[in-house]
Amino acid sequence: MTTDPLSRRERQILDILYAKGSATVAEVQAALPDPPSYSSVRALLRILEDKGHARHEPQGTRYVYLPMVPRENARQSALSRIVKTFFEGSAAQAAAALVDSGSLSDDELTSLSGLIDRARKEGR
Amino acid sequence: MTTDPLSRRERQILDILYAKGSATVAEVQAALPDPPSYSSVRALLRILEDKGHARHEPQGTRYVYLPMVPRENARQSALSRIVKTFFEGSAAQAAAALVDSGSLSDDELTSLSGLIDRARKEGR
DNA sequence: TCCGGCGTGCTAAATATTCAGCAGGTGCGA
DNA sequence: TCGCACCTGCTGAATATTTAGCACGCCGGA
Repeated sequence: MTTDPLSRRERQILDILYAKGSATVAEVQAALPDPPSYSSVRALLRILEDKGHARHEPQGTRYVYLPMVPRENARQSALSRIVKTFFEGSAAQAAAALVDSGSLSDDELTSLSGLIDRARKEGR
Repeated sequence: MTTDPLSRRERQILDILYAKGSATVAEVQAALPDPPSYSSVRALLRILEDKGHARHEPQGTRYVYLPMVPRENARQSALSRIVKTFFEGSAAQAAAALVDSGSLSDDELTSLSGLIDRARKEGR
């Protein structure tokens, strides 16, 4: 199940794993707001593993933690949550808000435009 | 502060308020997954009020709850969180993912395209 | 009028979350 | 080789969250 009710810290930590791709305990701790002790972070990570949201691999002498569900999937479900909650289910409105935010460069705008043209052709 | 560490239920409820615009206790309860008792929902709503995230207005004989920070702001900060967490800070990538999701109609694609053209002119 | 349904305020208990500590083990430089 | 720094596994306790209950008031229909 990808639709879990994660706790506050669990979500924060999972977000860090997604943002960084992977992270050691120390990195997670550093990235957390109001960082708790090293032990605490490890405990939380263990819980995330139990729930099936993360896994760890040995990297040299220590562990590196990674998200279980691929970033691609997580992206889509995060987006669809936002779309449903804040944009009345309209992905178009959400896309418009991103474009309007003004943070896209000229090149980005151009390539997005191309993407749209392609989508229009395929959609037919 | 708009960047609060809301608890799981608090977030769920606030999301409902944003999705619906406003809601009575009963509506919130109905929209919650694993709905707890009426009393519990009211307690949570009271906490959200204490924290400054929601307010209530009398509507006839009962209360209607509304979010405190305007939906517009909440949208932007929700989007920017997603962009930072899942798209390496690139709003363009996020917009592309929305377009690629295939949920946009032909008309929507066209109007989005227009929006981009305008942004490109202004950005110059 | 009086009763039942439905709403509120407030509170305390059950449960979940979050946290830090202790007891090793391992590698590396002095 | 010894000691230090750093990592892990595990556990119980502090804290926050989540829950339900009780007491009361208001309104409409029988």
